[in-house]
Formats: sequence, C-alpha cells, structure tokens
Amino acid sequence: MALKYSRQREVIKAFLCTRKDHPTADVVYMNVRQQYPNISLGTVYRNLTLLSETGEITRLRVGDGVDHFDADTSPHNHFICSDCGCVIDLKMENIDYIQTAAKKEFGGRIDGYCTYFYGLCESCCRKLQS
Amino acid sequence: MALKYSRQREVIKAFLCTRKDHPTADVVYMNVRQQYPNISLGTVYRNLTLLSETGEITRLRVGDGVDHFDADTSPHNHFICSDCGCVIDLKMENIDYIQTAAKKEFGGRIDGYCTYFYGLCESCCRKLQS
DNA sequence: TTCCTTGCAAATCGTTTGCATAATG
DNA sequence: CATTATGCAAACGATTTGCAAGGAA
Repeated sequence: MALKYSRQREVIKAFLCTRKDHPTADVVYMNVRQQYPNISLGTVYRNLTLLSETGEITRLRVGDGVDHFDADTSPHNHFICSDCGCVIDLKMENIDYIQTAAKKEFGGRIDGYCTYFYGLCESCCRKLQS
Repeated sequence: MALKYSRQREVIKAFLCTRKDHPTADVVYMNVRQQYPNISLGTVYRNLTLLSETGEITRLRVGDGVDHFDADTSPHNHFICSDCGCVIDLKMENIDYIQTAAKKEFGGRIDGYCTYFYGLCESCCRKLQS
C-alpha cells in the first residue's frame, strides 16, 4: 500500500492548512470543490482518513457526532462552544502531568489522552450579555 | 413535558446500574430484551436520552463513533482501550486544576471538560506479551 | 503494466422521528 | 380526559465501500 501522488490529496491538505477552525469533511468538500469542481465527497473522506493515518493531520472527535480535521498536529487542547459548536485551539500550559496521574493506579498501558473543554466561546458570551 | 412512569424506562435504568462497563444503546437493547422481549430499539434510545437529560445517567462520547452510557454519574475519568475498545473507569486523583489552567488565557467561559485516556487495557497488555 | 486513486452511487451504521396505539396521571 | 410513552418502520446524517475507469510509478 505505497502512497501514490494525487492532486486531490494535495489540494485537500493545502486547504486544511489555511484553516485554523477545524473544519468537517463536508466543509472541506464544499471548499475544495471550488478549485476542483468534480472531486467527490468519497475522495475527500478517503484522503482525510489517509492523511490522518500518516499523521499529517489530526482527526478530532469532539463529541458532536461529526469529525473535525486539524492540520496542526502539534499537541494542544481544544475548546468546543456549547452554543455555536465552534472548535477552538486552547492556549494553555502543558497538562501532560494528568497522564502521569492516570498511570499511577492503572494496570494497563496509557499511551495518550485527549481533553476537550466546553462552555461558551468569546463571541457567544458577548451575545448572551446583550 | 412532565415525566410519566414507564416500566421500560425502569428496566433500562436497572440494567444499566448492574453494569460498570458503559454499554452502548445496542447492548442495552439486547440485554433488556431478555426480560422485555418486545421492547423496541427506539424506546431504548428515547429513554437513554431522557435519562441522560434528567442527569440520572451519563452519555459518553468516547470518540469511537458510538455512544456509551454510564449509570455512575459521579465525576470520574475514562480509559478506552485502543485494541478491544473497552471503556473503563479510571481511579485517579482529581485533575480539575486543568480547568483552572484552561481559563487563564481564555476569553470565553469554560463550564467543564472531559478527558479520555487511551492505550492498552490490562488484559490486552497481557495478550500482547504472550 | 501494476496497483493506487478517483468519481459515482449504493450501502452501512448509529440514531432520530412520525404515526397510530397503549398506558399513565 | 389530557398527555406521555410505546412499537414499528421509515427517515436521517455521517461515513464507508464496491466497482469500473483513470492516473502515477
């Protein structure tokens, strides 16, 4: 299963790199179709899966029933707005210590963790006040 | 929308209380059907949703694409085995401090968080060694 | 030429919903 | 009686897959 070049994959990756809002497969599809009118949704899914398997992008399952994709593969945490559903990168101190904490009384092997914070994003907060 | 008694709901809740492995809706359905042969999957879903809305149970979206349900509503963290997919309660110190950490540089409002640890559970670890 | 990738459509999976009927308060 | 809950089946949305044709190595 050696990877072969594909223009579609390149365009998908390139598009994802321009975004920091963790788009869904469908959003990727809608946008990529502007430059590549007859790309199919299946191809988008196949490539997003492929790219996340090779580690070039990250698949985020934030719990809203739709997968989100992130071209920023550096370790960081996410925030999901309970109101508008947006997914935001969280700038915060490193919390890897929680993994050490989890290991203490656990019999198996812990390889990683993922944390999602939720609440109201800045703009939904403002909307609520007015 | 006042809640009315329903035997089905009672049986579903009772079953969930006997389990500590966070079954999916389908597993609940399969089991409850033993005592209640003509209950429908739709009813199971409706009641699981209802129970989680009233806070009697918790719906867990662990990222495997299927919802899991937990009758233990006390705050605790979960571990998901990357191999067998089992969902286990994690006994560990309180890590609520990460929420404080997240708030520091965030402009919106953070109401909560959820953390999933992943790796290999104890029995999958053993399988790997042999 | 080999075999990976595509577009398309159909299939799958988990979950929700509409509807007529049954049960609860 | 008013209203909520049920069983059933159909509908749904997100994602995957089979297949024949196209493109890369």
